[in-house]
Amino acid sequence: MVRKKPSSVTIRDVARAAGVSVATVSRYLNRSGPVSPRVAQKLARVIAELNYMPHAGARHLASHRTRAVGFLSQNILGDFFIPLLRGIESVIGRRGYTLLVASRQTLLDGVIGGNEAVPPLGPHNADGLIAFADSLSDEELHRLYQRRFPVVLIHRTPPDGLPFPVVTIENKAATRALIDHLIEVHGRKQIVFLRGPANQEDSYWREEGYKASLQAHGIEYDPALVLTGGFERGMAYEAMKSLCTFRLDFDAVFAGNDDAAIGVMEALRERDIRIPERVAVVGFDDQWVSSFLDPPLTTVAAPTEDVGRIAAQRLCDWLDGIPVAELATLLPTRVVIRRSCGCNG
Amino acid sequence: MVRKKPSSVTIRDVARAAGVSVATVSRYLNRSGPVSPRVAQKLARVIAELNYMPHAGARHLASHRTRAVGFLSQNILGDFFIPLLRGIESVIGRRGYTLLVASRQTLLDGVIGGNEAVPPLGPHNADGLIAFADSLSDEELHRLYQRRFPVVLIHRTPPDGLPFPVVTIENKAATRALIDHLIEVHGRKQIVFLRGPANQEDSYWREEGYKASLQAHGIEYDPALVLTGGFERGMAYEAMKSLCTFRLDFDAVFAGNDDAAIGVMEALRERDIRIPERVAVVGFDDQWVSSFLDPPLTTVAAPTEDVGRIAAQRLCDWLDGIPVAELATLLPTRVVIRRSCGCNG
DNA sequence: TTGAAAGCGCTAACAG
DNA sequence: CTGTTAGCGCTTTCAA
Repeated sequence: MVRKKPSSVTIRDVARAAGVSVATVSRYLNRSGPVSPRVAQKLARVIAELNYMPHAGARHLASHRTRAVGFLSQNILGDFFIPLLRGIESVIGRRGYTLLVASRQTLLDGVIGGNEAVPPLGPHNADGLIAFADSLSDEELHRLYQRRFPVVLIHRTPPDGLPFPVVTIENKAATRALIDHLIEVHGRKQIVFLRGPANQEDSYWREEGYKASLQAHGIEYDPALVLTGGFERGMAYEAMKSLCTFRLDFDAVFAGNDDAAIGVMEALRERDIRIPERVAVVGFDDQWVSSFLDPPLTTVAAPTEDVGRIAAQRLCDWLDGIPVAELATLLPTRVVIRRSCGCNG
Repeated sequence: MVRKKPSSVTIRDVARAAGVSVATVSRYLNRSGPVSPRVAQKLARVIAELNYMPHAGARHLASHRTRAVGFLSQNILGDFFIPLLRGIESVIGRRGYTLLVASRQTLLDGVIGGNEAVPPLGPHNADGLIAFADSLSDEELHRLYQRRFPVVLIHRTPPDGLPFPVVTIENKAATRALIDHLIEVHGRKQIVFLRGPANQEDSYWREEGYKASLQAHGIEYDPALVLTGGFERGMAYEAMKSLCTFRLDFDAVFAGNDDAAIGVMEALRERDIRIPERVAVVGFDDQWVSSFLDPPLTTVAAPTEDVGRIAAQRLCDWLDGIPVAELATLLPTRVVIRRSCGCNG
């Protein structure tokens, strides 16, 4: 049985060169058992000389852990993900894990071996998963739960009966306060709302907040003012642009998030509609560029980096056998008033 | 020898349930050999029923490939990385690979098992690497080269003699044109330059472009006008702020990149220095928010998403045994005139 | 404190 | 087209 012998240094080479058994080398590498100082010293030298690197796959196979965690999202568009990834990556790295990133959009396009049985991220190539918003269906979550696979959900709550840890942000109350501001302080009444992706909870709760505010002020809900902006600049731009072609009797836009707000501003500017004099524009997230927009954007500050950090902590705790502090974490948000709503003159 | 038998479905279970050998199952899974339609059909059903998922580690061990590629950077700060990652991820996913992301900043902070021999990314847990800018030292590149480990470099050229594929962008000529514009069109002469991280080539070439322009116009190079902005908003803000405390005789700032330009604008605004009337500000990258800044930023458009896409293509080609189209790819950039330089009134 | 040895789940010769 | 089987490199009992 001839087989191309991969010419790399294995644990056996190290053991031989150091005059010990592979078990000892393994113990040394993993600090999983006693090793005499003399042997340890020798091993350190030999490993350096040989430039030895353990084979990750072999470790995974033998130990049943990968020391990797996955991050899953429908897509990775927009600035939103930068603080999120930074938050995740910072704790994941510190705790000795590697981060795997996958977006489902790509996966659907792609071939992936044409085999449904080989998922990009999941048991067997990661020890756990952080899943953003609607990246995992209820059914997929059920399957993962059956396998007892560690998953932490962010910006989404699990189906009933699945006690996955969750990190979400307060959407409804903040949106309510934001729209209240538009109505009460600036007297706006025809407020366009650009909702996000259909299956996203953020989208749902922001719409609830929007409706609640209208209702509280006795403003009738006009379905024609509610469009789909997709939480994304391009789609928001198109939505606003087409709205403007047949109707201009609105005096404010809640863009759904800041990314979309930028698209909205672009569309309005093209038609020379002045912000905020003629139309007020507000967003959600408070991305770090939002204060630099022209005019600076009134929005809701969401602690996105914290979401990432906390989710990663929950997951690492779980994986490391530390009791997870809270099953559900709801992070507070707050309205940030700048100029796009009409404040500050 | 009692061992906690991981209760998961293996290829053997599938083989048994389908009444075939594991080899057949493997061939089916990998399309690595003929399988009769009948068997294939049965296998498909059995795999679904059993909810079977192959063990990635075992595959890696047996096949010597991981189907994963790593992305390495010093940090993941700023919007710059969004298009880059999107570009990379899109082709990587389509070609059946998984993306691993690691930043060295985290790694240095972290413990990583306290063992230098266990790298986060490299041979044995990825088939190849895309390394951004200064994330890999010359020496590390030499070691990887010795191991014949596939690496594609972006925004950095390899040390002499290491024929790694490279994707970079044109920095010097574009910077030169940008500064020329400031001088020739707007008559600016005291131009502050905020350089990036010390070991980054982008930083070096942009400085060269800056110098070349000054020299061509007979303006003396004033080292006191050259600060370190770190290609990053916060550092740029601090640098400008402190400069302003003891000297205000400059009439323009080349921020190094757009991220830094935002920090610069912030610092100038705090001192009520009008942009562009009193001080022109220009950047580099043309991040997608740059056109929304106040005033819209004059900058250099860099095809960041293309860089990611092309680098990923090169790497996947290499890994898949397809000859790499070009060893070195230099992508063009171009000046984008907006208002922060003083144009358009 | 150490070593021997049994797998972990899969791939890939090779023979049929 | 299919089955048999020898590892891949490592971890982890267990006995010494």
